[in-house]
Amino acid sequence: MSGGLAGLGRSVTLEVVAGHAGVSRQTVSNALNAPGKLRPETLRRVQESIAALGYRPDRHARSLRTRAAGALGYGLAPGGSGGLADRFLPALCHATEMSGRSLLLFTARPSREGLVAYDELLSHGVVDGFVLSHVVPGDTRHAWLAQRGVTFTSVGRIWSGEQPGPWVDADHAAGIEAAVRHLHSRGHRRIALLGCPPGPGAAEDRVVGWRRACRAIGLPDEELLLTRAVDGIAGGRAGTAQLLDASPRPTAIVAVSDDLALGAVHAITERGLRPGLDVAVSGVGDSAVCTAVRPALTTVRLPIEEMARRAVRLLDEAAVPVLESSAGLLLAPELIIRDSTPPPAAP
Amino acid sequence: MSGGLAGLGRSVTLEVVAGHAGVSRQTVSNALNAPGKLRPETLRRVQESIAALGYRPDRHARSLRTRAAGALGYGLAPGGSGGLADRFLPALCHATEMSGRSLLLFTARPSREGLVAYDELLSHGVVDGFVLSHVVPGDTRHAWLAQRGVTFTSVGRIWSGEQPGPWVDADHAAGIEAAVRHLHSRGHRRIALLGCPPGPGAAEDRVVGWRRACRAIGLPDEELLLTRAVDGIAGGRAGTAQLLDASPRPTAIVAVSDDLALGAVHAITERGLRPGLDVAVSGVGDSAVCTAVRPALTTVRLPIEEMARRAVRLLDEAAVPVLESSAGLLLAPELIIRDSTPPPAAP
DNA sequence: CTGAAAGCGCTTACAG
DNA sequence: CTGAAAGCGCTTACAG
Repeated sequence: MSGGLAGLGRSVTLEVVAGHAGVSRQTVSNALNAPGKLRPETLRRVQESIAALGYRPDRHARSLRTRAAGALGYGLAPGGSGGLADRFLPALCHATEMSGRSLLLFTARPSREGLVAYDELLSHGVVDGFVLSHVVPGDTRHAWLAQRGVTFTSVGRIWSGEQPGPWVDADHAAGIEAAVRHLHSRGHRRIALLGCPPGPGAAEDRVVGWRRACRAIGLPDEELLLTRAVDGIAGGRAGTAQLLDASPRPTAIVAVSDDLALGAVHAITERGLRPGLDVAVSGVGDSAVCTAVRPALTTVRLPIEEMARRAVRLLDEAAVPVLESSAGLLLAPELIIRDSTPPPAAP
Repeated sequence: MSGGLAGLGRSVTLEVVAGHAGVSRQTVSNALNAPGKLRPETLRRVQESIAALGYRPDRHARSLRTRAAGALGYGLAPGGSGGLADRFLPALCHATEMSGRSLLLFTARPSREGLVAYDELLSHGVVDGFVLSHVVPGDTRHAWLAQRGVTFTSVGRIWSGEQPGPWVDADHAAGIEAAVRHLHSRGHRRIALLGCPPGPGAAEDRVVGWRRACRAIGLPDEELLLTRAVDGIAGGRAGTAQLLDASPRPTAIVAVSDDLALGAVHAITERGLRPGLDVAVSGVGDSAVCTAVRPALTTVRLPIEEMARRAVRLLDEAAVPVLESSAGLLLAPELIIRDSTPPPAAP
């Protein structure tokens, strides 16, 4: 434990403020927690004293009394979160503060072993709710928390059975749909999908979006070209190699992640073709690599900041412990059009 | 405020444990905080009760009594932290937990206005120390905190005058030196530097490292080629264009950031030259783009995780408020060699 | 609308 | 080594 504030006469307490304003402690407390109970003139006098003395209620005393921590917990996977943290955390932190609480960061895997960390925080009274992200299919955290009546919101879906508790997610299918429609409007007709191995999750929802868009646009079934690859640059490269073997070759490849899209760019280049010009490419995520690579990658940008904000708002609304209610919120991603998706080259 | 734990009979208090073990509350408290004061047999009995009942001391009650929050604060810039967060935060979080505290995230700019957030946290008693990062030259936070006797560590230096408080930093000069030596060992002799506009800071330290390495290696002064550009892909592209106009052309470009290096790759390509083969390139940061681009970028990887660990350790050691002591720790970066720095092409 | 009082759960001198 | 007591700073019924 550290030394804390060693400085000059530290604690300005309720008592001190009361003395300064010439009222009782109770009145000062009311000025803070129930201003309506005070006569306007008294209220003003107390507020002046508070300001003059720079009084801040001690959070621990308050929490001890009210039995509310006033803090939200967010579990970070030990290894890092794969680039998401950089947009998500500042937004989550800000949203939490706007709702009048603190954000406590802690280390916990999303897997079952991670639950002990959630349990600890709860039983020490350090937090009174959680924001969950990096949800894995079949995540056990939601049921565990809901069963204990703990407030929480999920950023991302479980993708299996009933999902306990409120959640926010990006409309992944709609994002891919936007990419397909964009390519179609640019004149592309053979729009292949570079997906991930089948299984419940956001990646599969993107495959659904592609199917839906192709059908809506009226692309004949024979044109539907789909390859699945393990997410990553290497996977994208291998998957694209297969797609490029098809004849006629697709003129556009819609990848379900930026890394897959990047792999596609490399595979296209290795064939002696020009990414963008000969084969258009789009990704998902709007990661830093999109603008680093040439041609700059068209991508589906997920509404990460908005998801963070909504997650906290849902938490506020779910003041009543949510046992069965399952309010979901689907947020539209945004298509960021860059150089990798021009009109197709004349044959 | 949220509902908190609504579940079954929540609070297992000291009192309950004492009753279960057949001792007084004081004894249970001692079992936790001063086990040496108990007879071994009593200690064991109490510990069994604690385990059986799943007792966890209420943090707020404890903090109220001990006047120590048991938490560290880390201020996040509202806009995001430019890719650093993804490696730094998990490491910082883990290190904080290992030292027995919690990590509180909050929103605050590194500038002077940000100080109110630090002040708030302190006066509410929410944290008893801070870890500072994203230090800007002439950062006011250090002096402000030191003056108040607040415990803190800085990740990164102020680069101006005396720096109050302990700090950790990467040895930026040494990192660039390693890059230059590596290129030299591969046969390069015209090793240009792509730096940032002059001014105190890590970027300038990298320029120093380049100079030092060139001198140590014995490169003649006429070979020293230096251009300065605003950090970013566009800046790197413009700066490299200048470097490539020199004759004879440099065979290698050492950039002081990955983004500058990336810009260099683009500029080289636009000249019809092959990055890596015709002109070698290295960066700093080991960001995601390094492996996304072809050729994969050789880069100086900063010891972010180690810096986080050390920062917390320094904080532990600085139990006594540091007013004038200024213990600095310089950590060696690691050169990651990839495809962008092969031997020079035969002329 | 205000004042005196109890109590949240813990730690820490202080006697035994 | 243990037990009874005070008190950290706050909130919240409860009388006036």
